[in-house]
Amino acid sequence: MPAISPQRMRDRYDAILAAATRVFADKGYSSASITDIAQAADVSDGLIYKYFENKRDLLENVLKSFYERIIADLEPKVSTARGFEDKLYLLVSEHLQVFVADIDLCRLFISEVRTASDYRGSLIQQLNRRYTSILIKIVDAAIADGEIRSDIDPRLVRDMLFGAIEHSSWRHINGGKSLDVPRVARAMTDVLVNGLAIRTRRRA
Amino acid sequence: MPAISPQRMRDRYDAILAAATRVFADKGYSSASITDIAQAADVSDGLIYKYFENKRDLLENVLKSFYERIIADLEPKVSTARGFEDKLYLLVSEHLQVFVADIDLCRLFISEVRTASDYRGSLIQQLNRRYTSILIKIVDAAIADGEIRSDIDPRLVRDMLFGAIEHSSWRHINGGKSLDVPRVARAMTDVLVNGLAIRTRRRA
Amino acid sequence: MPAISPQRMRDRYDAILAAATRVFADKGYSSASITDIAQAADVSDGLIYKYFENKRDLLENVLKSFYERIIADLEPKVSTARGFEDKLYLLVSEHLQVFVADIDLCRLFISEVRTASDYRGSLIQQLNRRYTSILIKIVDAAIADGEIRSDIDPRLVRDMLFGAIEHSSWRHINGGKSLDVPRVARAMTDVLVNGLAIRTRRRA
Amino acid sequence: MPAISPQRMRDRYDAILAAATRVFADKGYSSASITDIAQAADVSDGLIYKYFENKRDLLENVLKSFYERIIADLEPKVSTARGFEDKLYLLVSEHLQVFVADIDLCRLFISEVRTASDYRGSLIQQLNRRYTSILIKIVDAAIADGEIRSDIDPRLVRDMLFGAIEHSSWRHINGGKSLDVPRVARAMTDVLVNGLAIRTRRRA
DNA sequence: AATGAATGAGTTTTCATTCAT
DNA sequence: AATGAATGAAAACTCATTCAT
Repeated sequence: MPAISPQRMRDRYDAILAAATRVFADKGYSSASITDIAQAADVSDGLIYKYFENKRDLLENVLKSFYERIIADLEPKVSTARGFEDKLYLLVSEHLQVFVADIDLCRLFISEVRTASDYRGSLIQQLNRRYTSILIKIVDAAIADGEIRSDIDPRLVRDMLFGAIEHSSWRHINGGKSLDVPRVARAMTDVLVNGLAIRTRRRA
Repeated sequence: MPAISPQRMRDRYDAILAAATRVFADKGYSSASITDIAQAADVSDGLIYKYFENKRDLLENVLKSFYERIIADLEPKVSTARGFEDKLYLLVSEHLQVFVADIDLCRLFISEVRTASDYRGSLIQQLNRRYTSILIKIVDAAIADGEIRSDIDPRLVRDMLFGAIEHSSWRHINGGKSLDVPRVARAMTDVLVNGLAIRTRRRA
Repeated sequence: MPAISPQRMRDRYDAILAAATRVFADKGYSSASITDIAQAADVSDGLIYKYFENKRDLLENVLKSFYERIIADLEPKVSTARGFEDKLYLLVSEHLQVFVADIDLCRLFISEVRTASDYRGSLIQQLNRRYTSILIKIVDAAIADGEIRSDIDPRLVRDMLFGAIEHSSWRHINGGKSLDVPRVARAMTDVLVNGLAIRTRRRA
Repeated sequence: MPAISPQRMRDRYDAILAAATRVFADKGYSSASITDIAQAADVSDGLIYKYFENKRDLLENVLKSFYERIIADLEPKVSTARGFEDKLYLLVSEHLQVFVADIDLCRLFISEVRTASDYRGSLIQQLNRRYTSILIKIVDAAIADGEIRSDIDPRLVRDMLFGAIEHSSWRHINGGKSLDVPRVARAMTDVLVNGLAIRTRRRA
């Protein structure tokens, strides 16, 4: 016989998480105070500690829900595409889109989590792995299908792609210009698939 | 008639900067306290403010000196290589080396500066530009020499490369395994130059 | 469902204000530390910032409550007196009394507030105006009633009176002798009303 | 055989004192730093401690020299005037002039010295006494000459006058309007000499 | 269950004063 | 004699977390 209904608890949790997402994205982890979040969630400071262990735990759950959301978005889309290049293009453009739409959450992830000493083995790392494994699978399949060279380490492709997306996003954010997602996604995919070199009758 | 020799002052400055470099790299910017740094430099808290305006200024000088060091290392080396691929390989392997050797400083830069709201137009951004412009020049020259496709935006190459390096480094750091610099550099260069696709008699 | 009753909050506020009044009066604004005040109020340092914005705000509230107290005391008393000289005498003796009783608070006001650059237009200046306007009204009424010369600027009277009271108080405080309030009030009133000059066949 | 000539020492002392006068008047005692003063005097921080015991001592000497200057100005002028009212007018207008010209030094005196706990018996108090005794003598002489009532305590006159001048000055400073010295001096003198009351058939 | 008052450790920064050079 | 580097003790203020109500 809980004094509060499970639904009400769920709502509270969600409200706090949503508020924390907004506040962290807005101010960054260390500048955001529990009071800020409590006010944004229209809840008392103390209640936050009933739902989350501490400030750090709250951050991790914010990022967890973010990951779950983007994974849920990405997986079905990628499975609709056919062929390596199409899948790749789709993944790149979707990921760029996420960066563009949620730059502050991405910034949060980069500055506060990936760099943290306790990242390794954490829930967040697992989610990150799950997210990036979508690409790994695409590459593995392409190798199996003979679409791409077999001497490639899929993890290298992953690093190049996500790194490229991340850097391109920063550049646009810091440069203040909006990013033309389809064009950049096309160019990135193209360089990755075909390389930079001009090759006439190569391996003829 | 200075009460202290200019050399002594220089030493103090250097000692504080070195201590700050260590402490910041170790704990991150916000977790490092001035007292930590002062103790590491074997100096009083107050003295730090004689040499640096404030904590932020200290951080910026730490990164500035880091950049100056890696730029001074990289520029002459790159100029010795001949041809696009060689230059690229050299840059990649050098940059990977820096990441491997100074991962904590790189982490510091990524988490505390590139994500900061006042990054744009800052001294650090300028140094970052100067550093990355080394690659831009290599790409521009390769296009001019007809070595690579002319429909490429050099900035995209830059983003892909530095992003790739950064992510590869993270992976190895977080995975706890040491990174085989020459091998990874070779693979990255290769993918970038030749692409992933198997192309027989392409554009024959 | 407040975690603390409004009465308790009021008590805390009052306790802090009372402690601050004591400590500021005792040591002066800049020599008093927040820790001193917190200890005097038997409260943690941090709590003070829940009730007051900062140290300056605390000072202003100390002086505000002081003013409110003396205004509340003075206004009804003055309204009971009849005629210019009686009202004047009453105001002088009451004001002297305040100075004698609360010399340290008066000192605080003089040294820390009236001399501050942000005094003009401040709440404290408004309270000071309200306080001194009691005298202005007395003088205006006396002019209207033909009791005193009409070529007098009431503000001059105010300055002379409050200045005189202030200086007399200092003298006694610094001289270490207690001040005979009725005697001094009588003498001051007399000089102000009748002047210093010997006037023969006055009102003959 | 001093390593520095007495004249040079005197110059240094004067330079530091002049610099301190400017800086204290400008920023107030606690906001002024020794470094500020040293720089204004074009001297090292350490040297100040060769000429003055500490910051407080420096302040006291600043005020001492100020007093000596205004006493030296006032005494001869007052001795030229004849008759109580003329002497009084002259003293009032001179003192008002000092306040107007050196308001920041007056403010410094009021906020930092007169209110200090160690004021009593200090050198500054002695100088203040000497300064105000000029007025006491005028009043004593006027009583002796039968010009004014003999039932007057000269110290009360002094308090009224200096208090009045001080308050009038504040009002103008804080009100932002310049003070018409001769007019205000005339009005003050007049009220003090003749009182506020309307006296019919006076000296008929 | 929910509150928000209360804590107190921890932070950066300032500056009068000293003293080795 | 003169310097100014060095000290280190404050001081104001913040905030995650707890717990009495």
